[in-house]
Amino acid sequence: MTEDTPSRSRQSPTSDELRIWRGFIETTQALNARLSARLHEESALSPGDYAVLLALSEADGHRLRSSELADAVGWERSRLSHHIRRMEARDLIRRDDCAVDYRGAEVVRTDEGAQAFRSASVPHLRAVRELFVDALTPAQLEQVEEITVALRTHVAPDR
Amino acid sequence: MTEDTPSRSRQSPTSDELRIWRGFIETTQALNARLSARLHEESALSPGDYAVLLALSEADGHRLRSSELADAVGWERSRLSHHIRRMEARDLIRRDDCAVDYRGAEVVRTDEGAQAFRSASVPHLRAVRELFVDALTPAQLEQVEEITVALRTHVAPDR
DNA sequence: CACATTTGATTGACGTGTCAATCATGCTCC
DNA sequence: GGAGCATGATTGACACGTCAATCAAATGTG
Repeated sequence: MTEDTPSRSRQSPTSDELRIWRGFIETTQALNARLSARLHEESALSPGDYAVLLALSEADGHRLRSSELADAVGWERSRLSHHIRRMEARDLIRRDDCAVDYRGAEVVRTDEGAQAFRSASVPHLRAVRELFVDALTPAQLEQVEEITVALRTHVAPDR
Repeated sequence: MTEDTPSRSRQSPTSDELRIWRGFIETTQALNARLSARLHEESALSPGDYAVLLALSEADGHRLRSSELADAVGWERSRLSHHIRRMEARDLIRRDDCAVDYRGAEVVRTDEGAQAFRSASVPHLRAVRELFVDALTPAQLEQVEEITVALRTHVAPDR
């Protein structure tokens, strides 16, 4: 791929592009893994637990319909359903029947859930700062934003 | 950093930093999900299968000791062991006893595995180009490299 | 050589994720 | 109002991942 076809018609990445790509996924996966590990050490919450509790914390009355919660965390329904069941067993959330639509349930943060989220939040945010923000210069942080926007607009539309 | 403490002593990211962070993980996760989906549609291989077959393809004689393979794909031993068992059941790889050390096994790519990797490879690389490379300008690609290097050197050392 | 320790790898238990099937309530239209 | 479809959500089966425990071969030390 050093000097192949008119460059617009190539299908595979060049070896440079591929090296950058590999570095990119490996790094993001490692970063994710490190943050999950820290979260787990410091709070006994999984990333999933944290995401659910974060969404509930930002919601009105700390409660959401299942489908709204699924949208908020960006999960499929069934994934949320499984996770919610496990979290309910640990008293982090509770499911109330929804008065306006008896098909639906409302997911409510319990006091234990609120407490767990609060104690997880500070160390987690510190970890985000240490492992992500502090690794980059302010200019690089801006570049990250532009890059993620470019990727998202390019990835999301299709499907 | 709007006007808090001497800026070096802050612990949590600012809201700008947090917004960038959220965008970053959500985007990388979405990108991963899209690529996994494409891989699965086009080849019946999971990302794990692909990683293992890629490592074996790059190895001398298309065979590696379990521990070398684990290093190559960056997995824990037990994760590899589980995955290898599933892949062996589908005839994608085979485990040979290792002549020089009877504790260890050698993981060998089967013909079916080689074939599956080859047919997966082209569409996968095309997807990488479409979803990642083509979304970014050449300058942004270089920035990605600098950023991943910065993150990796900052993340890896500690553990 | 016998014993303990280290090392390569596997196993089991359990949390997590996906997909397809299912179930129950709500809705529409005759 | 009842048949049929749409919608909100759950379930079951199975793939994947982590952790701690285990196992067997290799190595070191008296």
